Amino acid sequence: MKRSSARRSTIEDVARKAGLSVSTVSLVLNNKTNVRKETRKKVQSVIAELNYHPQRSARGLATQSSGNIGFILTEDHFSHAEPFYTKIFLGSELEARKHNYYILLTTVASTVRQTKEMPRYFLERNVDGVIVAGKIGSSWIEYIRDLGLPIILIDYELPRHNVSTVAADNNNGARLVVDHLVKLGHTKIGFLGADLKHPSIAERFNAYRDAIAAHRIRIAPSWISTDEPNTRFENGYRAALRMLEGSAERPTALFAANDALALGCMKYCSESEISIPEALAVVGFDNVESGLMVEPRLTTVNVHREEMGIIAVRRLVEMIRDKSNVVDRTTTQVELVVRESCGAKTRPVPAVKGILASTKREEFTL
Amino acid sequence: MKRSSARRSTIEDVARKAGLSVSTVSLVLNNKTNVRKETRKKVQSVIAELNYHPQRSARGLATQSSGNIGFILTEDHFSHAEPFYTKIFLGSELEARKHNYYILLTTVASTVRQTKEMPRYFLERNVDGVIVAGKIGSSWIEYIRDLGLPIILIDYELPRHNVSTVAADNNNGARLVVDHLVKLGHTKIGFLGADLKHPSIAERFNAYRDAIAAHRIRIAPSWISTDEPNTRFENGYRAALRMLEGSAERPTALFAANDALALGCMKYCSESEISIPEALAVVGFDNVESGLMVEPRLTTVNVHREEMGIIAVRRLVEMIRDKSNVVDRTTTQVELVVRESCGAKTRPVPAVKGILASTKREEFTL
DNA sequence: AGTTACTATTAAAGCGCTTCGATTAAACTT
DNA sequence: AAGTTTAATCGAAGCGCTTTAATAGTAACT
Repeated sequence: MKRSSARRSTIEDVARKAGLSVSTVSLVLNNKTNVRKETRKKVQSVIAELNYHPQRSARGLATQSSGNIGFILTEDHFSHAEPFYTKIFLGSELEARKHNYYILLTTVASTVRQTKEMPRYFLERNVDGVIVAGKIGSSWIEYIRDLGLPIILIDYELPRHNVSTVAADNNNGARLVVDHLVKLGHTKIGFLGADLKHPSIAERFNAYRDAIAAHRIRIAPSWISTDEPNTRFENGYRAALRMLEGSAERPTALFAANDALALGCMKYCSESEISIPEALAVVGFDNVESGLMVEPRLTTVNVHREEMGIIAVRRLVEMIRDKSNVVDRTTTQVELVVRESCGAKTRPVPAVKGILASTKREEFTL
Repeated sequence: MKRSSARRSTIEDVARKAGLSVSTVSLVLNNKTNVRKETRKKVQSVIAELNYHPQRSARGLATQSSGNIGFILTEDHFSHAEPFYTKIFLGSELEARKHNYYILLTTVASTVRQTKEMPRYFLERNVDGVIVAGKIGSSWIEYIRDLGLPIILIDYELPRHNVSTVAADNNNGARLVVDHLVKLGHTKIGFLGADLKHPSIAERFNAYRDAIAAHRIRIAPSWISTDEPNTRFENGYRAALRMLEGSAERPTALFAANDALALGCMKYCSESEISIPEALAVVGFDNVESGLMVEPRLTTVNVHREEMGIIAVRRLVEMIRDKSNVVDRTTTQVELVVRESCGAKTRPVPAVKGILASTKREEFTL
């Protein structure tokens, strides 16, 4: 078996072969000024010839930076809301590569508060910035801030800690859903949510209420479920059970705060022979893949997940490079994806192409 | 805003404070021998006191190692067969942390052959070993080998390139499925597969055929579908359509090579009013979450995904540490998860906690 | 021609760790 | 008591880069 025989070439090899000093090669490597054009050319050609690539650790030591971005996800987010967050990660990874960063993905127990349990890379100076996706304790933010590391939140926010965030346009999404249901003739539209402490859920809920109000229709309190602790499939099932069993006046349509809840609800309905969409229209939020696999397919709101990941990295890289402290909140567009679970007559709509569909971005400086 | 004020402590700070030399501290850090017990204690206490953590880049430069493990996934695997591979990754990440490694997760286009498009970390000496999950071109293996890096494959193998692998026990899984279907009285059992070039699919198919043969029952050629290019939802739908439409003699049970195919098939059936399990029993493989969301819930074979990831990291770390070149093939256990899609009468089993609960993880209780 | 002002290049120091060979102290030989 | 081993510690070199300050070279201004 062949083990790496040829020693990997170093900056010195390049310098020697180019007949220049190591410093000059370094200048070229880092695109610094004050290098003659021909010199630069020469160096570049030698680099290509030797297939030279600067060694990360050496660079890291010299510049006191790692070239890594930490991507933190709580364990349950990753394993349960999987499809949602993996897509975000995918976007981030792609974008990070473009900027010559690596991503260290770590999952953490959502309960962790002690610094002892924080990822090692903080202590080992092995990340230059951090992206946190999903809900996380505020002590994390403080900890990371105190380390002097730039940080960005995705799909979450902590109003008191003003920190940059990237999130979907929940307001618009919820409004689109309600408008659509109203247009289909529904007047009894319920909400299937969960703990309103999660800002995204709260946003969707509030926008739902506002939209309903705008249409001047009534909501019976029993049509609203917001006391499930999570937004998982099981919670949707349970919430639906509580809301729909018994003979009380039922809603004719249900807007679920996310697809997992919606799917749980649908599962309950199919077991209880509540036919969807005839007896109950169901709409979700997130556009998760499983929404296509159930019968009927789930009407939902598409969220540009990769895009969120991409934007987060871009913002973070800016913050790292410029050491800027501009705090901003970016919202990514959403759009209604009408399928069968809401009862509209449709045929499949072509998927929206292009990861970077337009975005709104409000800025404010501290 | 507070930016990191206190300079992070270095090995020299520790040495000074302990009244020892840097070398001695390093010896303690690396658990080397020839350090007096009290000295070691002293150093350790100072380390704790200063909350000192060696800086990765410095270590990396000195030892010519990165402390990173590359985890390669083809893009379509990650975005489509998501739930499957993310769980594997999760296991790997957890285990890597225990061994003080970081994981660099990269997705690559499955078509990439050129070394130009290989992840940067190879060239930057930024990984000490590589895990590849899922199908990948053999040129990759050669490339990585030539770099002198240890490598492990998960859920794939390349017989000609003898390289260590971790895979589920596909043979046993397929046998369990067939046995179960036979026990339920089925004699017309079809196979819903895809390109047999994928070794896992091939294994499942062969084991299925052997098991059928062992029961001395017949298979009509039309009950076998192996010409779909992929094992995705759409392929399952399409394959089911081709196999089941028309009036030819139909199988009464279908074993799908994975859950995605099975779910696609179920979707087709529900649209075509072929009732499951009465008119057709369906069984999948992998135990993906969506299998719980459909109606009826999918009977499948559980694969210990986290465990596969864990084992891969363990093996890889050994290879890195010992520079050993032992090639081996680890198979992880599987077990049948009986739900409603196969027509057996069952009731839910309580969930088991803990990733390595060697097997019986099962559905949530409602 | 002399001073100034750049521009291009380089030598050398330093980043924080590991490791090898040297040194010293302690323990054992004969 | 002198010599020989062994155990514990340390000094210094080196890993491959970046960066600063110094130097040489050239053009521009008095």
